[in-house]
Amino acid sequence: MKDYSAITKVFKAFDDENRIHILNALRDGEKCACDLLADMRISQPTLSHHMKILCDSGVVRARKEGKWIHYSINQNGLKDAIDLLWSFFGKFGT
Amino acid sequence: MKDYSAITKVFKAFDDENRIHILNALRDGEKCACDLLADMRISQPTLSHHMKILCDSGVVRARKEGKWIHYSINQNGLKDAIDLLWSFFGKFGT
DNA sequence: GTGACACATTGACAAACATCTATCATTGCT
DNA sequence: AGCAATGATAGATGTTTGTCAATGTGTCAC
Repeated sequence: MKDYSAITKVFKAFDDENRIHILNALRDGEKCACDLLADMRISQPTLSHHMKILCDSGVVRARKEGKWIHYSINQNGLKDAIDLLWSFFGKFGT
Repeated sequence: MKDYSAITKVFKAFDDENRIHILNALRDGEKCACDLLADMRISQPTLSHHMKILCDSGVVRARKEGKWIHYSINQNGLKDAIDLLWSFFGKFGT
């Protein structure tokens, strides 16, 4: 049986409603953790946990500036993720 | 916070390596459960469990014929899933 | 009907995961 | 140095999920 860990890693990064919400929020551009936390009902450590998963998946990048850490969509990482999904789904046509 | 359960349901259906393997196997066309089971290292009830998740997600359909149940990719269901993913990822451009 | 086969369902268990509280590390301000 | 603010880390807990053994359901052959 082949190794599908790469593709499942991408899916796992997106299978949580909080993480989808975060990605959606980052559409508007770079945001620090405190901004993201403001309109969510999770604790700060939980947010930190999700940001780590998103960064590890490659679709989000972190930029440190003083006390703050600014998160943003990593266009290259997201493109890689989409290409990966497409290479799989594309197999089925359409 | 919006309801992202629809999109996370799709991702959850695909975030297991066994399920990705099954989808890949169904590329060749319709297969019964016993065929799918043959080249996997899971028990029959476990396969049944995964098939239920895939069918519920709409990307796989089941056709009963005598003792056998033939599974196949549901093209319409898969298209819906891809459209859903695309409507989300498309937001980021590219 | 009896037995064999194909698959689903149930119940139990362990691993994975999201979440929280408490704490630590770093930075900036006074 | 002392303190407040930002965010990460560690440990504990409850829930979800993948898995299997046992059993149930429906079908076919005899």
